[in-house]
Amino acid sequence: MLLARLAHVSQEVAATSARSRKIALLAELFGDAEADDVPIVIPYLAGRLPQGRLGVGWKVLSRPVAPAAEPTLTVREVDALLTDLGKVSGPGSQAERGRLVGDLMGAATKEEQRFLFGLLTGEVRQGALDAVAVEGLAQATGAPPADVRRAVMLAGSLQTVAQALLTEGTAALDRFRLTVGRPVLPMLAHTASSVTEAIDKLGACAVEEKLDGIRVQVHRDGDAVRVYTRTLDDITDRLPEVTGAALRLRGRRFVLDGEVISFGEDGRPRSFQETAGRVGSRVDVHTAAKSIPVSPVFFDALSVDDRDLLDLPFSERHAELAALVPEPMRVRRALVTGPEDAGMAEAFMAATLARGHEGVVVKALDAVYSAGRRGASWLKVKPVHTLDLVVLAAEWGHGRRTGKLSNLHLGARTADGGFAMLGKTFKGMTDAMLEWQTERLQELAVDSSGYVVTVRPELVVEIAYDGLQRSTRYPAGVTLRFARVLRYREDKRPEDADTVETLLAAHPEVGV
DNA sequence: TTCCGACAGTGGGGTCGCAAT
DNA sequence: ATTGCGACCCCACTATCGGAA
Repeated sequence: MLLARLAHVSQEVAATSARSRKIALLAELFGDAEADDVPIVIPYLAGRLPQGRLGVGWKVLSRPVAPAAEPTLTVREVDALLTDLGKVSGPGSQAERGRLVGDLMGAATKEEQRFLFGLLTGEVRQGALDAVAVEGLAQATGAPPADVRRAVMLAGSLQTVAQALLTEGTAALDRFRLTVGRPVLPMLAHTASSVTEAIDKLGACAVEEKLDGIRVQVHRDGDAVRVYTRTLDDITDRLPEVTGAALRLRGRRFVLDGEVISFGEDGRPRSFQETAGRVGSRVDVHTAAKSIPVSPVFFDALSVDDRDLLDLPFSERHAELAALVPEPMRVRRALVTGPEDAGMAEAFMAATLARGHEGVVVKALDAVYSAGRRGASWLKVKPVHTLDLVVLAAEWGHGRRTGKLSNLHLGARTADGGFAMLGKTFKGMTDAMLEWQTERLQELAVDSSGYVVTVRPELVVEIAYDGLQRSTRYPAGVTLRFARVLRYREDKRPEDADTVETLLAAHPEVGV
């Protein structure tokens, strides 16, 4: 298949807003793919590279290359070239990769170049990624969409399922079962604003500690243990403590879901930055493990002794977990039967926060494990802080925000009467707010020559955030975690905004 | 007819590791 | 040694489509 065909369909998919039409377009293309094209075409149209990331980013791809007049590239040629590209390493590799990318872009038409750019930067913005590709695949093969979706979640990969379906037909779906050693996409949670609200929605539920670490799925098959992240990357080699802990459990075959986190000598959890840094260390794992040891803490069991537990209610899965994993290696929890327990549950959350944890996750006891989905039966609750900050500048948006000032630079007052930037945010704005702030900020602009529009520091905005973290980038030495806009405060003047001093005082835990 | 679940899009900060300077 | 860049951890929120109620 020609890359041009694929690039054109991607363009068409992007141009329509109707999901049903996107699905039909993808289905038609999948149906036309030859057997050898399938493992390439499917991931490409779901916006992903079979090779994973290639060490080629926006910088390299932005170098202009004259496009070819006629389309000649086939998807298989492109795939082969990208495979070679991924193998280039060592000194001079950056230049070599740049050269290969240049060759590829030079052989591509303008439309193909656009598509390749999106693919290689991981920003195929066509309004159709995994979920829509799954529906398209189902339509192309006549398989029930729910069955295809489930197979993809259990295989952890759309491409594997697509290959089997398109070459062997619907019967191949039965092969995709939960298997020890093959990771499945983890279940995710929605947000609720309070524990009471979450309980009202879920009824009988468990309120569990939410630890601020790295999500892990631990597979043990006899003496072999593998540890996977939320995106199914294998990080076994970086976490010898987790392997050791899994081997000390009594069961010999299981799949567990949990969090890896580092506790300090005082027993309190270390900051996310410290845990993530440790888990990210690959070079000298044993030295890293000495200074920042991590512990696995589990909250769910997906498989025990080859029994697939995914479709059991959470209460039964947890009973299996409790039989296998001793209490100190499980998250703390409180059981709730109904709204009458709200007070107790709120107290549990308060105690969890007092122990230094992030918040809680409220889970319906009757819910199955919805692999790969953000099910409504898990609700996370975290405390939210707010500040009044001053807009120092704004950046022009991309995509559907093109032509709108989007990303705000946020400042707090300093002792000398100026402002210290604490970070940026683009979250929480409605289209109407984007419209309004684009107008208003341009009135306040003092420099609008680049992509950052600097403004007079006069506009006050109320910001929600999850906490403070250390920063080497910003002048106060701290930045806001997950900052988002709540509303503009035109009733406030910049001198009413919060100060760096009060912010630091409110977060003694960061120690700045 | 209205409501709501699922998805995609729009980017945020930090850390690590590698290559280039 | 330092800097730049890419990969991958953590993530919130809004708009939209289309099926459920």
